[in-house]
Amino acid sequence: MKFSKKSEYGLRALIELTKNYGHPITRQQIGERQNVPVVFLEQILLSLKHAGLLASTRGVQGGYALIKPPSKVTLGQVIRILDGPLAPIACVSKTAYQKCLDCPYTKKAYCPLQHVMGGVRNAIADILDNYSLENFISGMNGSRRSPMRRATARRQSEA
Amino acid sequence: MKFSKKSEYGLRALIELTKNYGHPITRQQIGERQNVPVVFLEQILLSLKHAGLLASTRGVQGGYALIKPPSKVTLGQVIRILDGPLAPIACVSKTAYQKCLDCPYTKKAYCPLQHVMGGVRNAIADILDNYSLENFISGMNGSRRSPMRRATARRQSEA
DNA sequence: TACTTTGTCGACTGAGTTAGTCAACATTAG
DNA sequence: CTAATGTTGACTAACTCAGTCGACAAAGTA
Repeated sequence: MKFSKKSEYGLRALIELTKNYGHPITRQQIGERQNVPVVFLEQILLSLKHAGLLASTRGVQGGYALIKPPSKVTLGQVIRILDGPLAPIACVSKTAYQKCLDCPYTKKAYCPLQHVMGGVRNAIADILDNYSLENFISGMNGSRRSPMRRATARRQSEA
Repeated sequence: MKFSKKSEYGLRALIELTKNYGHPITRQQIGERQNVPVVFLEQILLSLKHAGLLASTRGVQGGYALIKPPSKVTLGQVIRILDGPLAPIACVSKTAYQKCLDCPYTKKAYCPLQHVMGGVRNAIADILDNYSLENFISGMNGSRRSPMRRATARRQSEA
């Protein structure tokens, strides 16, 4: 149940990009400040660009910039782009549902595994889909804080 | 963020072992009833045996049996045995903590990533460490009593 | 004893993923 | 033009996942 380095590096890069919201910064700058291998970072930034989160400009004063408002980008979105669905098993994913073909409980009866894992998925998505980049860089004063508390702002987590 | 097949098969096997609590059943029986490859299942059952959850008897009337009371075994324990720590990144694991060596925030300042992922870890562990095999096979009756310790969070009410 | 049933253990494998690297090319500023 | 930067695709070494195989050990039955 680990997130990949890709997600980790991507989120760390977005810390820098959010801090510099409005101005492009280069891969090198991001890599140095967040201690991430620059050429691997490139792949990640490209994925985020293709997903519509970043824009890039070439040439001497070029670089990458966040183009969506930090309050409108959630960690859940970012992680799904870089790592795929949040759900611990495919048959409880909302964004990438797949019927589990070897499950003995399919459609005939209630599946205990699906029940528990659905709960896990929702718990993860409740946090990550309600946690914006704004919350992320501003530290602990974000609205999405405690895992103990229920999500009050129902951002209708999908995934 | 997926659980491996090993965990999935292991949990499915434990459904059968819990149903037959007190009597040994063979790999073949488990494999057939839960639709799991028998020889792969062997590895899994061995791991669970070495972890102290199962006992095995050889010979003609042999098989595997659950030796801990179903109310005393949590899904969190099982998944940690088969898949490792629940935490999405190593630096927020409580059972397998590891300092993240490339993190620019180490010990000098507050790390946003660690903060969020700590919350995710807790959300997952709150569910899985308070969900026993007893709860697991008894399905959706939302009793959710904590077998090992007091449930501080009321996650997993339904869903 | 011999035989059958069952578990035990370690080595092995093919497919896929992760975490990168590299080289060639495109675009822009000065 | 040239230097700085981004773009793309191919490549790879190491690792993990999911599963197989073969030899062996123990227990019951004939």
